[in-house]
Amino acid sequence: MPGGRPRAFDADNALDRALEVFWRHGYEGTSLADLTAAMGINKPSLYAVFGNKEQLFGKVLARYLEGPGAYAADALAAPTGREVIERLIRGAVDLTAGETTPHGCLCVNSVHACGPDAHAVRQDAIAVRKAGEAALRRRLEQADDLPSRYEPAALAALVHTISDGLAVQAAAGRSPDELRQIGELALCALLTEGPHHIE
Amino acid sequence: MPGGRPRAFDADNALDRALEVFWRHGYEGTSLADLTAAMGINKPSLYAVFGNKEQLFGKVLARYLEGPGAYAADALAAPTGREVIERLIRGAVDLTAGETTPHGCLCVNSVHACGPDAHAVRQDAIAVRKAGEAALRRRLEQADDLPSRYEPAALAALVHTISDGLAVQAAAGRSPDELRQIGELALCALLTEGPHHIE
DNA sequence: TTAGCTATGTACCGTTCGGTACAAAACTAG
DNA sequence: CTAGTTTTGTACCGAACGGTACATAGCTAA
Repeated sequence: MPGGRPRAFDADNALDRALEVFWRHGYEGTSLADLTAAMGINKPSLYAVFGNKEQLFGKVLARYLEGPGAYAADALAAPTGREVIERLIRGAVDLTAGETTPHGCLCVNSVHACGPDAHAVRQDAIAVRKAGEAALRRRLEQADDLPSRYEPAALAALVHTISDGLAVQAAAGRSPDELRQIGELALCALLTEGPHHIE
Repeated sequence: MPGGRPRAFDADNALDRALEVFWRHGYEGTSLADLTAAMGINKPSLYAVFGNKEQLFGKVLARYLEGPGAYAADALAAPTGREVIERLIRGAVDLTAGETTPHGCLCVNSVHACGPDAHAVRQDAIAVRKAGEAALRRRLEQADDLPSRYEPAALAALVHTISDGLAVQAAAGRSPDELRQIGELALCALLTEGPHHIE
């Protein structure tokens, strides 16, 4: 029934290419010319399939969360609170310092896209971040193995903050090895029990 | 001897206006029109006094470091290692969540300016960051009051990372109060001694 | 083959970008 | 007043931006 000329590219594959470019160069640093070149299509095709640049970024962000960023949601399924946090921090290191992927985190990058056209994109990224932290807080509320000095909400915010810091460090060019050391040290600081009373 | 028409604006004041705009909207998110409007001058005056956009940003970055960012260098003069770190973290919170200043950190923002024209600016920001962390490391090497699990270089990197995370949180709209709580909790995690052996 | 549909490639739109040429304006030195 | 110097305002430059009109190519259904 539909007929018509068949599409000459794979939409999912093109979306992955767009993800790569947005991740590496940021929302505002990526032009439509960059996108079409990387995706191997022309502008009319891009608009027909993905909408405008802003809408395309929305789809890229969703794909980022269910692809490279899926470690975060997966980590919440770990059996103990400590393991949840360990997997989050180590996952952040692996994601942001990956050898084959751009350094840094697409979501953290997007928070810093402050141009006049990027307002909606920024709000999207912030919403995603809020939702992620809320999920972590709910998970930590059900853990009983964490150092007693922590309130779940505050600990979730701190873990989120450290994860953000790792993304910045990666974006600033810190080597994967160094980043891994920082992550491990952060875990050590986070998960060490406070001083026991002697005797 | 020189003569000539007198300048109709104060260069230092104009630089502060430029700092405000760059801080709030980022390097790439700020246009020359934004700058001239905020500084109250026209483009030829801007170019005559500050050079092009990239050179202007360099001067803005220097002013940022010796103005709002001076807390970081000052903190190194604190008497103990713990106080150095406390002042750094609390200073980062105050800087990035200031009521009268833009949220976030100009230097962290600039690391995420990934457009084609922003390469030099990004390298400037990274150089500043490296120098700051090196100074912190040297200071921590001379402290003897820090938890024994820390190597100075690793601790300096972790403090830097947490400071970056706070800047991201501020840029993402976290309230000053929440940010303060996160900072205090980070200090608690960083500076708490490891478990003592019981008896 | 033909009609109808969708995707493709090209060529273009108006706007905004960073940057500059140029003349009028405002000062100092003589 | 005049000559020389520097800043100011305006008007403009070529390039790149996001986005689109339009004709053609390539398919399906009859």
